[in-house]
Amino acid sequence: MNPNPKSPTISIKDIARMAGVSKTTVSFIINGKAKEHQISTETIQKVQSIVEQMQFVPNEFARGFRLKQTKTIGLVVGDVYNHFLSLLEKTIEIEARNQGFNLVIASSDDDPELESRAIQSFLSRSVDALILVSVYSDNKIHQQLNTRNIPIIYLDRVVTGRHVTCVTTDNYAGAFKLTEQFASQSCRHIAFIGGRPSISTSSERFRGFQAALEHYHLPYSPDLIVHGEFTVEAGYLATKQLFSAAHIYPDAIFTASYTLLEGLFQYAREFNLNILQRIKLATFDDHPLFDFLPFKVNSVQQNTELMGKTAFDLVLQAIRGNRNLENVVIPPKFIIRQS
Amino acid sequence: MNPNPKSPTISIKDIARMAGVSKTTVSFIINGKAKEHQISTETIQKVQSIVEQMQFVPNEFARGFRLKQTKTIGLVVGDVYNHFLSLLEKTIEIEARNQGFNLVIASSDDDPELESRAIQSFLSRSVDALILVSVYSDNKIHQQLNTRNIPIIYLDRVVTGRHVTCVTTDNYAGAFKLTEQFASQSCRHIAFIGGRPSISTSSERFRGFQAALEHYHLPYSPDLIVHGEFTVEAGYLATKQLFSAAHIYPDAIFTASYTLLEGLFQYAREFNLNILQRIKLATFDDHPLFDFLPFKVNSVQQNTELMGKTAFDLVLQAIRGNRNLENVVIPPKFIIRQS
DNA sequence: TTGAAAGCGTTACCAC
DNA sequence: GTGGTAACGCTTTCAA
Repeated sequence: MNPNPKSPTISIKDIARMAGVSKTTVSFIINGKAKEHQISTETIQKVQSIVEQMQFVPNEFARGFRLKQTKTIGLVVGDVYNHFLSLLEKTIEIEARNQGFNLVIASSDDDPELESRAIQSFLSRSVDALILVSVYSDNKIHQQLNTRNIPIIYLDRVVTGRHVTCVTTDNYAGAFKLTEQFASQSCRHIAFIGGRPSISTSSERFRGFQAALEHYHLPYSPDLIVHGEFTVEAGYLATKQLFSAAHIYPDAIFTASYTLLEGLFQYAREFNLNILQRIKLATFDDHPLFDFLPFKVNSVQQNTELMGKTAFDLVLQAIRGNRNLENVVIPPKFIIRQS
Repeated sequence: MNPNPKSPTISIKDIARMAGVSKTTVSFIINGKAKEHQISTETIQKVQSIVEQMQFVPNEFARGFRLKQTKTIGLVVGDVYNHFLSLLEKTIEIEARNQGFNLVIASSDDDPELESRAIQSFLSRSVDALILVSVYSDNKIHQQLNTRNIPIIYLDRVVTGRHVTCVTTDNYAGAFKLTEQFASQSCRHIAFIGGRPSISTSSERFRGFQAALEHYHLPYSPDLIVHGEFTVEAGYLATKQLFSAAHIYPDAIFTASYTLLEGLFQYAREFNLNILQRIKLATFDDHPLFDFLPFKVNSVQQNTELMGKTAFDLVLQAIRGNRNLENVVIPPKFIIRQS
């Protein structure tokens, strides 16, 4: 780093002056419109050699300003503490980069206020589109903030409203299948630990869970249903509640996210680790380390690659003006570690 | 989303016209320079009510263009697959947001080419500063790319060069301590699985490891040292090599990152899970699930919060013109699960 | 085949 | 106290 912070940045104007041609000409050449404007080969050569020599890189920022597109998209996620969201974010970032976009991120911790602020910040910086793992269940706030009508794609969680586009995992099916698995293991008292009920990933998973109970004629005990947040702490507290307040002792527990399961583990370690030996476990979200735990956890692994790619693909289409995009539901993968 | 993508965005000019005052005046009021320029209360009121009513939000993008600062910083990390880097990224993002900055990210997968491209992309979009978890061991390439002399803070890994500023964990001490722990457990044949040797986090950890061996008069067997990449695959292969090629059977293994340890686990599962019962394990990077594994892993947890905050703090200082920043070395936390 | 000029939305300098 | 005007670096339209 030079101790002297100032440093002259060269521009098209400079190149033009050095080459003895106009800014327009240089601009044409740089943007590959030389042929189109039938610019002479020698001019092209001359300009290009100077560009080369000066290591000139056009100021994308100024260009974006002029073109009203920043080649940047904004992503708001809940919390990358969950491995699933890390991977999702990474996929999107790679996809974006491959298409010449930059990704700017914000984590909301599922706080509506933080989410709104992040969106506002992105919008005021003119991102070309937004991908939201939103904590809101409808798009009212987003419509209100989004005065410039920038494309929004909802990811992971369903958000209702007119003309919304969502990319989600088939949460209902995933939860059904996992619960079904419990049924086939002759479990009868299955507990459910969910996240915030207003979020579709929680409610849909609960719906799938309930449907499976019903289908297999298993008892439904409100005592064994706990809802909270999608956090480790909430998972801990929910487990505590399950084992202190419930009249029935569960023989299986379904957690609606990785974080909730980790919370359950924490409680188990602290108070009574061997509950985990007796109780069957299933969860949404997978983690590589599950393979090495002493208790077998069945899980639903969301297809982060496909989700990320699909979402970005829709973003691209939306940017190109196509606003009639269909929702996409992506099938998850089941990882059965005990059957 | 409105089916009609166009939507007029209002500007200071419009506000000025509506209020019957000049753009200058509006600008002053919006930027809180009303008092400074002694603008009359009624003008302020009038302008403010229109701003309110129109929900006018100044175009940060245009402002950034004019001011030559985007209030955006770029972060390049290796791979958020490692929980540690996820957390680091999150801390930085939050810190950035609190200070009114946006964070744009790219993952390089420790590919020099990808890293260079990401940096170039960020630079051409005029980020105000860069935070790099770089795969390069000196800053030559960065200096070359960084023609505008934008502040760069190196994170996690030491990069050499003139006037570089690095924020790192005390890798030497961490590795020494972990190895020391092995010594106190009467291990004698300690294996080391490292990442890319040119990266300081690998070499420093190796140095600490070696120093501890020496200090405790433990044998050093080249057979038990394997270097590769900081990836799960590399960890897998390294473990394989350890157990197929080595003449000595290790009684302890030190992995230089979470990913390497996961690779070791994979190998163990595939071929001979019970090696893990007999062999003591220690690793850099912690993961919450380590607490629930059947084999006890000692670990060094890097202080992501402090690292992220420190790095961002230095960024802020650098942006303000202070280019004489000291390197910061942050002590890690030891998590001893078996002693 | 090349160039001049206007304009994007904002800020800053200098008049009035 | 308020307003005109130029400028940031780029693209684009139109003219030559």
